[in-house]
Amino acid sequence: MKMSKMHVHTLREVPNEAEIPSHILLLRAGMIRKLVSGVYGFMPMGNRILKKIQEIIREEMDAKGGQEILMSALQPAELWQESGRWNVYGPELFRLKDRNDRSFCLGPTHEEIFTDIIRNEVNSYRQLPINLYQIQTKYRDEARPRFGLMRSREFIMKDSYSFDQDQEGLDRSYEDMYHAYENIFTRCGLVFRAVEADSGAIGGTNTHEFTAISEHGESEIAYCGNCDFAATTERAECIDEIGGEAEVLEMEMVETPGCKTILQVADFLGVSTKQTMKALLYKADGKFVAVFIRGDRELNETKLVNALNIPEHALEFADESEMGPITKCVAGYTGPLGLEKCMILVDSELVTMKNLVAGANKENYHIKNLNFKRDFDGDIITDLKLMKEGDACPNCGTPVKMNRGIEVGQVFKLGTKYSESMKAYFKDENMQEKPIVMGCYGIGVTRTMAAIVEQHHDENGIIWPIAVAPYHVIITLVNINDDTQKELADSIYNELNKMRVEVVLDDRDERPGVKFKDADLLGIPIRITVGKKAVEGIVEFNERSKGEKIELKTEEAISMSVEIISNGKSK
RNA sequence: CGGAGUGUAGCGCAGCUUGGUAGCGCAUCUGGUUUGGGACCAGAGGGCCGAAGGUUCGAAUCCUUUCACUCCGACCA
Repeated sequence: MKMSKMHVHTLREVPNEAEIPSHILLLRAGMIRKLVSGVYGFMPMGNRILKKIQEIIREEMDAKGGQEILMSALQPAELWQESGRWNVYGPELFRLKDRNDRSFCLGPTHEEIFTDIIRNEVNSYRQLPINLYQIQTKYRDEARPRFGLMRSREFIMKDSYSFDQDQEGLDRSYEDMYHAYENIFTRCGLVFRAVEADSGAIGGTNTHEFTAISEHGESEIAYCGNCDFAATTERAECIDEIGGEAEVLEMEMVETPGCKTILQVADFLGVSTKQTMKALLYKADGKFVAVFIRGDRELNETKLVNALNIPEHALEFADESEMGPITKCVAGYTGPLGLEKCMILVDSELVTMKNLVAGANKENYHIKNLNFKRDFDGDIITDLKLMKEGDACPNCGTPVKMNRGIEVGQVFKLGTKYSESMKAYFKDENMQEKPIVMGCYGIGVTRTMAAIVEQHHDENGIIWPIAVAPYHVIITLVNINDDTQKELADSIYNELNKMRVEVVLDDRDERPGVKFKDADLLGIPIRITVGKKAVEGIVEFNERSKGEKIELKTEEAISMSVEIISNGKSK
């Protein structure tokens, strides 16, 4: 491709709307264009990258026996009503009506559609297992679209669904997909971790998220440097610190004037914040709930929702003015003693702690030397903490580390959730009718593109890994009016094209500086500069990921390009 | 949905406090000079100043309403 003919419009300045590197650089490089908030289009260069990523995904999915299909984005409400999600999914689902007032939605995910296809076409165990996938546009009406491709309302996703006879089959399918995902993200050049995750709204029992490490990621993960433990913080099970052998003291009410926060109380009484417990007040499905955890801890709302077995949106902060009169709690001084008409949850860590300090449910008073069972109890006692840096790894006890990351893929074991609600059954070899056991597996294709840029850029622009680069080589023709240079550049261009190298020739009537800046911004991995030394058949060879420029004979530059590209592809 | 901010040419911005009919840089087009890290000279085109209403002789500027966009939070794969 000749640059003079290509539709690429780069920007010199940072667009006002963009904040993080992937968003800024993709816009500046003219690879994406925004239509409205959270909706982007892909320009020629950007589209090529998307296709590269998709090709990698296809190869790895096919290698595991996946079969590609393509389903509609427009979905009838009936299927969602059948699965029960029409009423559960909430405002994130784009809903619309046709001219006859029938309800539809734009698919945010495709469990219903795939289950529907399979139940109509699969009757026998002989037809299983099946693994179907598609690469298709998804719609989610995000509360807050953000960071360009990172969280958008329209995005491209690879979603696949496995259908097995039994749990064992599902385990195999899951394992296959897990390995496929490792291959895919590795080939895309991402540094990532597969972490245990919470199963969230889609439902299911077992799930891993593939998280590309990035400071601009929206999820937080905890991992162990010593063993293979890695989990999202919302999922990570915490090891309780043991309270020690201190002598159990008599309970005592003490005046703590104006001490509303844990820090103030601990300070005032001269104890560690670890010696205190705090109350968090919620309304769960309309009922009041008090949660007690150690004063220095943070509550993990995902664990709370799971412990209460309620949908996530049914949990809200309690209004203290409303709650106070009913449960007898006092804002800033809430403790476990004397609470009424209120469910009490206690974090398991408090069980072994000795002589705790808590609010007295009386203005300006706290209670010292509270001990679990002797003085207070809970309706539910379980792990409700948010893991923090330095906590013990649940597998081996080593202090854990934390990272932020971008969730680029997720694998789920769905089990029979959808096959039962939607009646997707098969007959086994004993003529027994059984629900198909399902798994689902997603990759955010457009988000992966953003994640790659987050991990591969410098102050001058993007640095595409060979495997996903829109082109592999850019020939920078320094002076288009110099016939020697022009002829040499043309011949290299033709030669590389003949060898099926994806090459772009920058033959624009621009000054060299402009061409260099654009080449850097666009992130083409290899640059061959044809300048004054063209008369001697010498060109300059430069890898985008490295700084140095070397002078090479034309043939050497070509063969080195080919070598670097084939190395890059096989990685 | 709460909090903050911004809407003026394709992009980045000034003008608004103190109303007088819109400007700068980049980009675009024409001509010329230039050609190894975002050139220079001369000229040109492009905006009912987010929208609606109001105040006024007169509104980008003041007032009201509304819409959009961005950030923080809530929520979410």
